[in-house]
Amino acid sequence: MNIGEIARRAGVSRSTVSYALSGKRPVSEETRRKIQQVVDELGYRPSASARALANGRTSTLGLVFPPAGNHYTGMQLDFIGSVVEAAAAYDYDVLLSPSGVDSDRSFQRLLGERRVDGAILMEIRLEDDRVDHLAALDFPSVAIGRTARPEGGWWVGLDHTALAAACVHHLADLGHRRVAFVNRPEQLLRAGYESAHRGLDGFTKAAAERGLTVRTYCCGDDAASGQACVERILHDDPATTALVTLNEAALGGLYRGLAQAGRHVPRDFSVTGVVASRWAETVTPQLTAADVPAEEMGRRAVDLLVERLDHPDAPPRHHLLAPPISLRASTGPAGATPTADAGSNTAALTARHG
Amino acid sequence: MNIGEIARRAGVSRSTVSYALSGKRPVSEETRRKIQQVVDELGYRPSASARALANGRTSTLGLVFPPAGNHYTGMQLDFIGSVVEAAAAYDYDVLLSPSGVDSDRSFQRLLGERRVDGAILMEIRLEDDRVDHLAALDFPSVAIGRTARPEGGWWVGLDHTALAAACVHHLADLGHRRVAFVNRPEQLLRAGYESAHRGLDGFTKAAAERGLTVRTYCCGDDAASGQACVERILHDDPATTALVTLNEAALGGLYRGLAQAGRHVPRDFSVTGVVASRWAETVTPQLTAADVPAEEMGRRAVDLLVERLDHPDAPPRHHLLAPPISLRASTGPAGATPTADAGSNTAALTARHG
DNA sequence: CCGCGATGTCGAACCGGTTCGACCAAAGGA
DNA sequence: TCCTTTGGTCGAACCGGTTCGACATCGCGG
Repeated sequence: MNIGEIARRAGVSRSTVSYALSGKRPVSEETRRKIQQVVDELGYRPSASARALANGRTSTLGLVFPPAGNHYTGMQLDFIGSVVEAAAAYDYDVLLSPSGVDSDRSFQRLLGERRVDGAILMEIRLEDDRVDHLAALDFPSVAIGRTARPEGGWWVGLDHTALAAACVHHLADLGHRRVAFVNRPEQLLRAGYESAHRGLDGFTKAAAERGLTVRTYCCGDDAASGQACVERILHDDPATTALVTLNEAALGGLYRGLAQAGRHVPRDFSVTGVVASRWAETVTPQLTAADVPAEEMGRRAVDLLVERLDHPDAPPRHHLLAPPISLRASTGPAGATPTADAGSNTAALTARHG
Repeated sequence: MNIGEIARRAGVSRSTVSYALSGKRPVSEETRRKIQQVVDELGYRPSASARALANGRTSTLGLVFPPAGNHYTGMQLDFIGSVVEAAAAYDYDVLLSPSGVDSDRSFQRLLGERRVDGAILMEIRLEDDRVDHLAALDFPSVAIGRTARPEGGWWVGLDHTALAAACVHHLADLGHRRVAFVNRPEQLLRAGYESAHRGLDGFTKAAAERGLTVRTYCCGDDAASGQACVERILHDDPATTALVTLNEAALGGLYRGLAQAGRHVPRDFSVTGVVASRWAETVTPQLTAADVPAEEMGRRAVDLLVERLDHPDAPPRHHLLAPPISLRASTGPAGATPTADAGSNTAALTARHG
């Protein structure tokens, strides 16, 4: 079932078969039909390895994401799915590689052994040796996120600074004065994850601008941590009336913590943040949030990477996305006190939606 | 940077380099050191394509899952992650392939072009042409789930029948008499998805056994559908006091629908089902459910596949998992009427946890 | 002292494609 | 009529590894 066998049965040479199938040189109609018939009969498909070896391209993209020691978030799932589908549309396969850093065995396999034509990097850190390494090698890649110095690179990112700031302004506009920030886990912040840093940054600056009293917290990527985090928040400052979170996986726990503390959302306490819409819609009341457009990011990353592969000398391109806040039902005007009657607040909220 | 270059610089033949690196024939200590030095100096790594072509193995596993038209579930995410990690431990890469059926272009690429050594199939249907096709070809693969005739195959599955039945018995033991079943979307049921069918089956039989009055529903994989589904349930039979769900993605919507209908969980209404623990813990009250052991399934699937690859003549093996129900906080005794005082129920629930 | 096996190395073939240069026949132009 | 295109096909080289058989060298036992 190799090309030689096809050639033999069709009574032509191997090169003719190759040309008939690729169309890179003219082949007579008669010969082409004969070859096609044999191919169909035997269900022949050229070996990917042999083809990759011969023309130096694997038709495979690498998708590099950190190992799951830290749980995956829902956003990553949507993202992976859209990358795979977008790649399939360009006739590329997707190889998954669980690599946090440059020196990972898995990363070395991708690059050193030339298993992929290009790579998409997830979970970018401000100082990211993977990005630096690939840039130094001029290896075609697209980062999902920006390092500290994104100039001249290929990436698609979310403007976490602006998004977190938008959340702050939304809350400040509603009259909240004491606001908490729930970040990703501390280890990720320390590792320099972009979203954690820029989000914190945007939050802090915007809060200062609006003269808010704030506290910031790191929180594990699970419901139990979210619940514990709310307890800490309300213990540290019981007068807190709102929070902003980047932590999708903790969201359910945050809600639970608030409920157990007797704070009703959004009457007594407002919650907002940066979360993919499908997760924002899962909680009750639905979360008013900047919707992370995971599918779009995946699609765009693939588009960019394919463009870079097709035009090796194309100038660097990027997309910085800043989706607007979707008003749902988890934020409302700051009440006088948590125990005050909040009927008017609810009315205002309803009006805003109408 | 190919093996010939290494050979030249080390002053030996290409085959000697190959043997020095693979250790498949003795090489003198001196020669080995010289070669290793050159390799380290140049950072040489053998090309995966060339190696794959030469020895007929790609060191890559295919992970076949249906395209995301229907949203991915959280369980799939955990699953993908664990497969990738387990495969990495065996020095295999993972290639993602979004294929619903046999004839998908993507599926043909994997198989026909021999991009992978073996495959793991997700989202099995009772009649699954992918499974049949691979079995006919004797292509090394492991299915996540059982077809209608799983005998003689390699698979790791969840005993959905038993799990759904366990949910029914749990509710019946608590005194519930009118119970609804919330299945995956109708299109998946019609397509013959195993979990949807076996789960429905187990539910129906167990309910009959216990003499329960039941209704079964299909529900889209998102929160809005879940909410709508609860509305239908309570409209069709307002006396319903519990539901069993297989639909992880709809869970948040189910809770919201119940809350909006004024049913308090677990006082007025019990919810249980088959859901991965991290999602069961996200909702409030936390869901009493049979925890889908997604990570374990992924790991075991890889173990099985690697075993099959290493021992082509090994007899078929499988794992049928049936995790116990984890008691959390979403089920309680059926009250006399939804409006009756339920203090004693809550007490009983608390006691049970203690 | 000779023959033998073990050790170390090499050249060549092979895996299954792609592609280049050459060749031949038929068609078109001067 | 002869020369040049053009269309169609072939053989051979190449991509970068692995592996087989052969061969030289050495130490050893008989």
